[in-house]
Amino acid sequence: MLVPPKKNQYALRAIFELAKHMDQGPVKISEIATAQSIPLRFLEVILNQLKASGIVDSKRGFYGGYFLVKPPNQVSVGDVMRFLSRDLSPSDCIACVSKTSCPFDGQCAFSSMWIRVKQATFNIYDETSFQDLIDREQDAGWSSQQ
Amino acid sequence: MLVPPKKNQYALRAIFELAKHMDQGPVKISEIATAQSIPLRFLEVILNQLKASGIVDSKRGFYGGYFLVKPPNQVSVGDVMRFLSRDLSPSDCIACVSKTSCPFDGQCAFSSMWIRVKQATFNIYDETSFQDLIDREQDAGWSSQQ
DNA sequence: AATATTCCCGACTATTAAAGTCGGGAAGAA
DNA sequence: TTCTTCCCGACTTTAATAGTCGGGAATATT
Repeated sequence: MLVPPKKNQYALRAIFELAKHMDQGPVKISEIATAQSIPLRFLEVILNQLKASGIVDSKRGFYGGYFLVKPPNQVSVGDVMRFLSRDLSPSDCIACVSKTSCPFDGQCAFSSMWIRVKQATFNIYDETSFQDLIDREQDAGWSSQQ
Repeated sequence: MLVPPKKNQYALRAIFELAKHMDQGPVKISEIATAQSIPLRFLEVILNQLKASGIVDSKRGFYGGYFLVKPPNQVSVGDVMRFLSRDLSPSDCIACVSKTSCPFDGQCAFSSMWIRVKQATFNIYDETSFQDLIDREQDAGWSSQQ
């Protein structure tokens, strides 16, 4: 309950992996898939979609792969999550906001609470950059210091 | 994405309805279903489950129905949400907390962020009592002032 | 030019959880 | 004893997520 879809988690982990390889040239999908234990063909779909966000870009051919467009401190988890929910109906993003999700069409006692929950969530997403994530991994000693 | 399941929303709305009828004797499932636009047979299942939480209780027969055990200011949204996720695996409640949901078994850069999101969410749930919800409905003029 | 490598694209299938239904049984009141 | 209401288990349906597949298009190497 309330856990982000696996697709979103895969997207975040893939971008995190790209962030760790910033300025080292394109990273192949297969490398990312291995490093982050993501099903290869599924990751293809995900990364390909993410290009439309302007967060990542790609290059084909021998030395091809994916790479981050902006430095990791200028990309936040919020950017990714917002993009992945771009063409969802409002009622899939927040409860009690439309007739389909609420019999009172948002004029209900709960709506302000749902809005606050969403805001609190995105506050955290927005203040978490991929550089922050790299730093946390370092600080915790989890990075396999390649 | 990230919207609580309809079942949970139904549960909250049903309890909200009970809260509004506090000290007026048991409320029939059919009344609740009508007032809150919840499928009747589904609501039967939900309310019946909720009895195990100690939040509601019921009485059968002619003047039977459901009622709140404690006054609305002593029951929070958090109580309900927590109960409804009681027998979910940890990985269904939060991302990156076990091997099944995270290849690094929680030792990953994202885990602290997911934990913070969950905490922020439940902070809001916990500080929202059903009396608060009644008051909000009143203040907004949405209650059908019976 | 030929080949190898990599991303690209659309369509497809599989799996799972959520949502909702149903028939009949038990308690309680009139 | 009848009516009303909750109770219980099993069942079906629906929809979203997750994941796969075959082949095509760039790009670089030889």
